[in-house]
Formats: sequence, structure tokens, C-alpha cells
Amino acid sequence: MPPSVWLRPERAAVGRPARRSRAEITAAAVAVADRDGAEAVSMRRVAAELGTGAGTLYRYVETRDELLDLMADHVAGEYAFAAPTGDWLDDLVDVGLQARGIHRRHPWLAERVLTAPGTGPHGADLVEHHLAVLADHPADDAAKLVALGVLSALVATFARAEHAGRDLERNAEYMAHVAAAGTHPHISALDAPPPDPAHDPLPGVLRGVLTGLLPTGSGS
Amino acid sequence: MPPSVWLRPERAAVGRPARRSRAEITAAAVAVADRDGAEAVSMRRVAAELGTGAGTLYRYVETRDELLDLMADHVAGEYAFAAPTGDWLDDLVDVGLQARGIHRRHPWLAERVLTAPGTGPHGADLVEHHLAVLADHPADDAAKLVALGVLSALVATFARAEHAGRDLERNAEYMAHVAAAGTHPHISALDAPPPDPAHDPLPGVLRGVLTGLLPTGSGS
DNA sequence: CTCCTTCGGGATCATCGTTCGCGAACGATG
DNA sequence: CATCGTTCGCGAACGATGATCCCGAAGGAG
Repeated sequence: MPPSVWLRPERAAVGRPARRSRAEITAAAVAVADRDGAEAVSMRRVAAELGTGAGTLYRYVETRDELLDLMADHVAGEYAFAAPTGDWLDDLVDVGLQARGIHRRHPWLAERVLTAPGTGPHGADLVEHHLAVLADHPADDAAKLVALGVLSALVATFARAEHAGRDLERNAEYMAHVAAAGTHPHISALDAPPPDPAHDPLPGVLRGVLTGLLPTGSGS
Repeated sequence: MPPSVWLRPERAAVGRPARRSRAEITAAAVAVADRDGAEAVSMRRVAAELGTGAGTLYRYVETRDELLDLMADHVAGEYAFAAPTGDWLDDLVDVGLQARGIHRRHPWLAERVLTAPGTGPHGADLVEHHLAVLADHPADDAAKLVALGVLSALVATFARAEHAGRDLERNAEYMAHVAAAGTHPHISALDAPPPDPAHDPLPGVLRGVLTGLLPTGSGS
């Protein structure tokens, strides 16, 4: 029922002016998340970061989830879009690599991007750039938007895998158990060469997925 | 530190036997989630479903997150794998469509799949089937596993979009605002033909992504 | 200077995940 | 059949969370 955060006016027109701003609160929340992880972003913790009370935050934000949306769009402002080069594949791979950079700077973002589409002003800039890059591409608009969604989800998945740590260990432990059990012959036959840290798989994967998703006659 | 849920023995060898089982609790949790959504899966609620106390569940499960892992693997048991047909693309698309069916039956799964890789026994079956389908494919093992990860993330993303409801409305509202504002010319130029309900975009997307991700000489 | 609206923030509520302690229940042992 | 060691069931309790509410304070408009 209530409109999106970005359509609701930030400050009241009359009365006592607010001491803080939505952006200030968002920045504080991002700082907390960067420092102590996503689960540390509680209203009390963010309020403490600002030296105020927890209830005060609800003057700026309707709900905690809304604050998380604001955070996601805030860091989406870190994209630095260059003018399209004419090679849409290169340009979209660049978007993907920039996205990974953002994810590396803000590890808490991965869960959020995957959970909520959360498109604010900076998200709109991303969509605009994406469509500009693909302006001459023959695919229809729906396919282009799907491609952006897949691109985002894919990068987020890779980013999450990068800082999974504990979970990955336990998963590998269980898979080793399954392999040793003898059932699941194909899993047992897996050979895991030590991953080459010098080789970055993301660009290749992005190229593959994007060319598969946006076929064209006039090549890259 | 503690091993995975699936490596920890379920019941103690000696002493008073447990009245319930891990599977029973998992099934109850799935029932609650299917009926009232993911956020309704609290220890107290699941315990009430079983007619017991909240603290009791901790005899079977180390933490709430572990219970969610069990739930995810539980519904992964709904896959019905057929023998590989010889056409790996068709077989993998079939896996994707089955996955969407599971997501439609259990809307809470989308967030979970994207959040945690959670691979249990049924997850291992899925990996095994995937590798069996791709047994004759020239790609190396790492690429095949990446393809499965992308496939899962992609289907989950589509599934989440299907039952997004509220969020999608607000997002569309904001995008309409941006389009009307006049900045972002490519967004303003978007034309949205009414989506054709008879056309299912998922198979085509999966084909595109998979062919892009797993290139081969001897085609589908 | 006054008034009206908004802000600030502490108290408060319901709920959550989790821990703890204790009495009861069960299998093994003699 | 009696005893013993161990585990289970469960309710109370703890700390923390998201959210609401109220009231005194503060600032701009007239």
C-alpha cells in the first residue's frame, strides 16, 4: 500500500527540521554492515552508530527492510559507467566485473541482491546504462531486462561463493564423504585440480551466458 | 567446527529413545512454511505443529539455520530423475523445469537456495544426475559444476519473480515514475507489451545460458 | 513573541533464538 | 526384578530484536 521509499518525500515541509538525513542513516548502516556483517545491522546498532535512539530511525525509514533497500541502492552508486564502446559484450562484462568489485567491498550485498530486486535511483541508472549498451541489439526489451537480471544474479552468486568460508568447508566435507561412500559414481570420479588463482573464471562465464542469452547476427 | 548436519548421527546410541525424528521435524517445518510462509518458521511455531515445546527441537537440530538446511534438502527429494536421454541440453532443461515445479510448490525455497548452497543427500543426488547427464560432454568438471550452480540460481531467480507480488508492484511504480521524469531516455523508451501467458520464457533462457556456458562441438 | 508541527528518544510490547535444569523414561546389566 | 547410566521432554528464563507510543523539546511561520 505505501509507495516505494524513493517516492515518499524525505523530510516534512513544515515543523521542526530533522537533524539527520536518510542518506546519513543509510551511510551509517552501510558502515556497520561493512565492519560487522549484515546481521549486525539492527536498528539499535545503527542508531548507536549515529549516537541516537533506536526509535528515532523510524522517523526516516518505515521499516528495517526499507533501510536494507536503501543500503543496496546506496552501494549501487559505486558503479562508474563509461560511454558504450560499441562492443556490447565487452561493456556488459565490464558491468559484471564492476558489480563484483562492489560485492567484494560490501560482502553483505550478495544476500540482499538475491533476496530483493530493490531498484532505486542508482538501480535505475544501471538499467539505463544496460539499455544504452544494448541500444543497437536486435533482442526485444523483455529479453534485455532478463539478461540484466541474470547478470546480476550470476555475479551475486559468484560473490557469495567467494566469501562463503565456513559453509563451503562443511559442504566440501560432506561431498568428500559422499564420494568415499561409493554410491554416486560420478561424484566419486570427480577430480579437483587445485584452482588456479591467476585465472579468473568470471569473464568467461559472463561471455558464455550473455552470448547464449542475447544471440545476434552481427557478432560481439 | 561442528560437522555438517548430515554427518552427525541422528539419534543417540544409548539412553531413552527419542520420540520424534529429524525427518518428522523437518516435515513439520516444511508444512508450516508451505502454509504460512518462510518467516513463520520459528522454533515455537514448528514445535507447536508437533505439539511439543520449543526447547525440545534442539535435541534434534543444532540451530534454526540447520533446520532450514534440512528443509531445503527435504524438498530437493521431489526431483524425479529419468535416465539420461543422450541429449544433455534437453535433460538439463528438464532439471530446470522440475526445479521450478519444486519452487512453485514451496515458495519459501527461493530465498533459501540463493542464500545457502545447502547440499545434503538429495542435493548430492542432483549433482550426480547432473554429472551423469554431462558424462560425455567435453567440458571439464569445474565448468560442469559451475553450470549447475548457475542453473539453480537462475531458476530460483525466476521463481522468486513469479511470487514477488508486492515488491514487483512497487518496483514497477517507481520505474514508471523514472520513465515519466524524462531522465533515463532508454527507460522512457521501453514499451511493455502485455506478457503472453501462453509463452513460457524459462526453457529458452535455460537453453541460451547452458549452450553459452557449456559449448560443444557435437551440438545438442 | 506565539503557535503549530515535527523531531528526539526513552519506555514498552510481543516475539524471537537459544540455554538451562530437572524429573521422567528407556536399555543394558546383574 | 532392581539398579544404573544416559538420554529425552519441557517449561522457565535470558538477552536481543523490530516496532509502537507518548511526551517534552525545538524550530520556522505568522
